[in-house]
Amino acid sequence: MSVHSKSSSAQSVAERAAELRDQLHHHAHRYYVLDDPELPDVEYDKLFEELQAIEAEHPDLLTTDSPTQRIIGKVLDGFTPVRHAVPMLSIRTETDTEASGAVAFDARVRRELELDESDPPIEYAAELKFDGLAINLRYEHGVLVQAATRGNGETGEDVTQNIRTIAQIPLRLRGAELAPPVIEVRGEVYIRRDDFDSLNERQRELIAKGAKNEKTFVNPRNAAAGAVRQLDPAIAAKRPLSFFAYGLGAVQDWTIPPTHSGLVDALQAMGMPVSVERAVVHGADGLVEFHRRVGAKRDDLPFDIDGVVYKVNDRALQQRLGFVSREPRWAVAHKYTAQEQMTRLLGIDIQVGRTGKLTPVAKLEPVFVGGTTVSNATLHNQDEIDRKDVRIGDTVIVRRAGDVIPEVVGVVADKRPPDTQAFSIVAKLQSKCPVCGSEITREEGEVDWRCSGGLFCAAQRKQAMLHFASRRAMDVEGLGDKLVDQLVDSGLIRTLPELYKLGVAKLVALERMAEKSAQNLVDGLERSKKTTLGRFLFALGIRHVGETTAKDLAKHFGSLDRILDASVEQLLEVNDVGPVVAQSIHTFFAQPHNREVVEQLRACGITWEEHDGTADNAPKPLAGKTFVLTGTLPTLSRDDAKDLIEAAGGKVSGSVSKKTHYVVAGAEAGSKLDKAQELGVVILDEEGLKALLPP
DNA sequence: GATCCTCGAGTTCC
DNA sequence: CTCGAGGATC
Repeated sequence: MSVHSKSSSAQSVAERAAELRDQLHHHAHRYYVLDDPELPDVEYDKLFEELQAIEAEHPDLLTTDSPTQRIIGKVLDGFTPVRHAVPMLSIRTETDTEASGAVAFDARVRRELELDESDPPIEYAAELKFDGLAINLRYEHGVLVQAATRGNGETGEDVTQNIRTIAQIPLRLRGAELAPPVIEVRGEVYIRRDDFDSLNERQRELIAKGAKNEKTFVNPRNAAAGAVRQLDPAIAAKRPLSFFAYGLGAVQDWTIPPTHSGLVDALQAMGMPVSVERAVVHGADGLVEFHRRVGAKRDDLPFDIDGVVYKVNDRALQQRLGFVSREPRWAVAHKYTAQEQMTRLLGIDIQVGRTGKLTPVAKLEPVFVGGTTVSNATLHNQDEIDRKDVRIGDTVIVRRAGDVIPEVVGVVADKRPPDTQAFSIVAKLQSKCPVCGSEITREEGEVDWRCSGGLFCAAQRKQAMLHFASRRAMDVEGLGDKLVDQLVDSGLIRTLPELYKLGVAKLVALERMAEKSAQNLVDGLERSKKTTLGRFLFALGIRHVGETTAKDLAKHFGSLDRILDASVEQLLEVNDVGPVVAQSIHTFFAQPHNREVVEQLRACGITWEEHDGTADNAPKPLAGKTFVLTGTLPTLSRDDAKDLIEAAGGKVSGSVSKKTHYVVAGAEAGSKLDKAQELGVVILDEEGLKALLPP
């Protein structure tokens, strides 16, 4: 089926409605029955809402088979249909990025209950809206006898065998001897993000080994849905499913607690897993606060959520509010901004990095996703492009969750325009660097193509210069990427030493460069001349020599001249320097033009203190200790903390392992803190760190 | 030879 | 932050 563009003005409303119905039926089938959606959920929701809107405005266009009138879900062959004793209704969902949507809901509820301002705020149970699959669990005398999917709300599928494989779901309720004859527990089957990642990892391994019928999953929900509706329970059992209970179906001879929160507590007491992220709040303010709080920690939750759900807590009030058509008036779901969106791939640019690496970058039609507008996303390398079969003109799905860098997740296959071609970096570039025209090369066994132009290539010169001036290298204030572009493009600068020969007079000739900023740069360059050997070595940008290795080299050799003339064997004596790194350093300094650059820089007045190997006598209380920093400290910046620790003889590393002695944690510390707790590493705050440092 | 650990390098948006 | 790869360690 083809999916046409939104609506042409010539198209009648009736035609559009019919078209939407067809599309929604088609996508619902792909989604619910085949577990192989072509559209991201947001897109489906958009179509659904558009149809709803048309039908609300033109009731005569409402047909009985409209997807809005029936929650789609077809019983697959192999599963027995189950008629729900109490229908599984859906909650009205509002796509409302503002927390203030809660205010409108609260106002609606108060109006229905005919309350005025003098009445106290309404009590709500606030919960998460899980991104999984709704399930009804039927317990008779405390024993799980049947599990069914929601299906169309009236009739679902019997998936008892698969659900029984989920360890979190009790086969027998706690206190089963006191359990009522019938109690149906409703909740959501989902997959945790970490479980999802390892599942996909396993799938990839199977595919790599040649398994034909295996595939990786687009997102945790599809994987969960697929597992629950897997015909072979043995396969379902291998999928890492989890469960949260949040509601009730049919009951017999059981006194239902008077509040929703009380009900969830009761379910927990019976041994059902329930979410800890739930709260009883009061009035619109309480809802807004909950929405905000959950929104802030959304990315840190171990599972995906769509949004939050608000329910009037008091069951008596729920009954007074009743239902509109098939949705309860006493509950509403509010979705957060989507973390996945569809957009078009307008083109693929090739960037040249400092080492000459050619990186394909997707140019996207700007799209709002995960809180920001995204127009670029890296495609990493040719392998990645091939694996995803990304082509120019394709409609692609872009994901951005929290602070994570945007990525192209995949292509919407049936939206591919005709006559597209597989994208090839080599073909596009005709084997030439897009910046300098040099031949491009790829080493045996490597995935990256590189420009062979070296510093002849303007892109590499620019990147080399930026690296040289960067904060952890020479720390030249006032030299950013815009200025580097100008300096290189204008031909004013060809080599690094020429930077230090710039005068205010030459600089003011450039656009947007007046005397003041020119003087700033000259001052910045002047200040940068006093540096350390480690920084200077790092600034040169030798392959495989990063900040740490540069420092180790400086410490080991003590003077630049000893490094310049060091043999590969001598270099190998340095900590963490093996054959690859040693060769890289040796080759770098063997090249006459590199030696010349070094000499010229020294001639410009760049200085550092050299030592002959004798230790300085500053106190080193932290010698031999390894630290890891995480989160934001109250007063120290990351760099300051690092410098202080190193000055005291300690080491700062990026990841926590059992060799880590201390983890210094600040606000919003992430996974490293968890890891530290797991490994029992000592955790310090800023105060604790300062206490270890010499005065 | 395998496994763990660390370092280097690349990346987006505001 | 994350990936890949170089280096160290057993």
